[in-house]
Amino acid sequence: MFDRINIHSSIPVYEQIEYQVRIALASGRLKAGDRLPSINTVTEQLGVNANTVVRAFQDLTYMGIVHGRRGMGTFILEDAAAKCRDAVREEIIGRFHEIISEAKASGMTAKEVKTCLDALYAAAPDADKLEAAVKSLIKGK
Amino acid sequence: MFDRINIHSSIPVYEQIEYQVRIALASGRLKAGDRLPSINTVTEQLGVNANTVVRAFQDLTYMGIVHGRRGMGTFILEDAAAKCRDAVREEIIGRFHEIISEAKASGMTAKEVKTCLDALYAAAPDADKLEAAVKSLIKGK
Amino acid sequence: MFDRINIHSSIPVYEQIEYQVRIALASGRLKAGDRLPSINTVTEQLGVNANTVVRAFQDLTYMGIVHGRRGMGTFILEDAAAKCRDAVREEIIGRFHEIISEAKASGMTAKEVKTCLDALYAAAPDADKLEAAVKSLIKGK
Amino acid sequence: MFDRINIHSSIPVYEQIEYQVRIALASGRLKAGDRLPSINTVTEQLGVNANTVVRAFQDLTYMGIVHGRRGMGTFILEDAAAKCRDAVREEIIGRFHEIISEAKASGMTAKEVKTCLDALYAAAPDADKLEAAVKSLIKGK
DNA sequence: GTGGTCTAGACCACA
DNA sequence: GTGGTCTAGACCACA
Repeated sequence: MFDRINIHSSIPVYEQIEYQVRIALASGRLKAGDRLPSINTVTEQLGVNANTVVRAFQDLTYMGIVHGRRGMGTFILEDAAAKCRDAVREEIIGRFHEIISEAKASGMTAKEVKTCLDALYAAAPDADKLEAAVKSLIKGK
Repeated sequence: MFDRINIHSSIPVYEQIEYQVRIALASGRLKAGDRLPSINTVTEQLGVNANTVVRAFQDLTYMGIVHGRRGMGTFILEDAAAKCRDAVREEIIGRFHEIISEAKASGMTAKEVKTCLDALYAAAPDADKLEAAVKSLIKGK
Repeated sequence: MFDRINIHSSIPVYEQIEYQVRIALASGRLKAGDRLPSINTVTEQLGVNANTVVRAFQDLTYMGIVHGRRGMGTFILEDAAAKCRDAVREEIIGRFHEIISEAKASGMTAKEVKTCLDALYAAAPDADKLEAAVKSLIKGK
Repeated sequence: MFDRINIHSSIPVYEQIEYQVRIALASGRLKAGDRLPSINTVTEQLGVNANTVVRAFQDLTYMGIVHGRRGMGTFILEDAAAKCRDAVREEIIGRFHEIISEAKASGMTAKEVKTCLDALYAAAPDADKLEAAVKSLIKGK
């Protein structure tokens, strides 16, 4: 679940953890009653300090998305998915907008942006294809 | 030049300033010999502390992109555009990839992502159209 | 490590800090993986503001010499020594040249400069001898 | 007289100007009654703002080394040389000491420092020889 | 006015 | 405790 987390980003790790849980909820990969991986598991998987994971789970608790049960784990609450779906989608659209605007500001033409998006979209699940697509986009400008 | 800067983002303000200068260089809006707006000007325009702007300009200096002259201003160096163009493009493509991957992970179908990108791309320069497009994308899912 | 730093020099304190770290690397006193003294420690030791030390460590980060880890400390990178050795040596030779030229310009004869260098070189590790050597050089001209 | 001034040094330009005048006095190239080059001349020669030169000449006035006569120029005072000789020599020796200490701290052996000083000292007046000497010192370590 | 250094001090992310 | 970002404000060098 935490594949996309980047320890070196300027976005705080705990924020990234929260976001990934919310994305998983929006997609249906997580649903009410599911148990999150334990703090220890996440800690080891990400190579960060336990406090960082604790902080993320606490925030999710404050958001009404999860609920910790001492000695048992952290569980998804009933209406968590509903809370996440719209919000996550809105955030993603906002970021799409932001980056398209930057792409244009950086001098990419409409055609280039389109080509780029198409290539990336098609290649997204396939790392090798992606590598090739990106390379050709950069060099072949 | 600093329209897109967001004081409340978790991305440091100085990093955003640097990025906007590099985007402007990649697009040709800034070129060798140009003077950046003074630290005071940027400070007032963004409502941040002067030190934050100083830090951004210093970083750009380390990158070999600008050069500050006491009493005169901060100027774009000779080969700054060359340094920026590919790097900025690569960063943008990287972020496109990241967010498309998140969009899929959040449960948006291929069709939805496409529609979203098309709508946003078309609407990007027009705030009102954008507002409408985003609304319809969120509600009409 | 920071014995030679002079708060009242017109050379910025942060630059002096950077230089001392690079000298220590060139000499082998610091090596890849070593931890620098913490920002707090250096701050207290030098009696300067923490921001000044932060600035020095940031610059060293830009140079690819160290790497800060939140909560853990600031560490020497793998190829830091290689980066420093030649550069530091070149800088020192440059300064030797500069000052020898000034010594001559100020009217010191070849013999005096030689004597001075010999005395200083021999006395360098011994503060008392040095004091005496310098005094005799100045008065006995 | 102002050959050795470096606009990009972190040592203030006005301080460098003052120092060069004092060196010239210590060496006898300037003596009581001599007229300094005009502020305009120095300004053009160095490519700096007139205020910077003014500041240097003012400082020299406060030190009792020169005396400006409106419309006539700036002149060396009677006992200026006496004031400079010891002070300049002491400063130079101090800097010799400083840099020898740094050379040792950076890992240069006694032999290397000696060789370096000898080569530089011999080559100082000859730019080409110097170039060669420095190169061989750096590479041939 | 314009860039640059520094202090004092707050608050945050991470261990 | 340790690194990192930011504010408010002083003072300096240079034009």
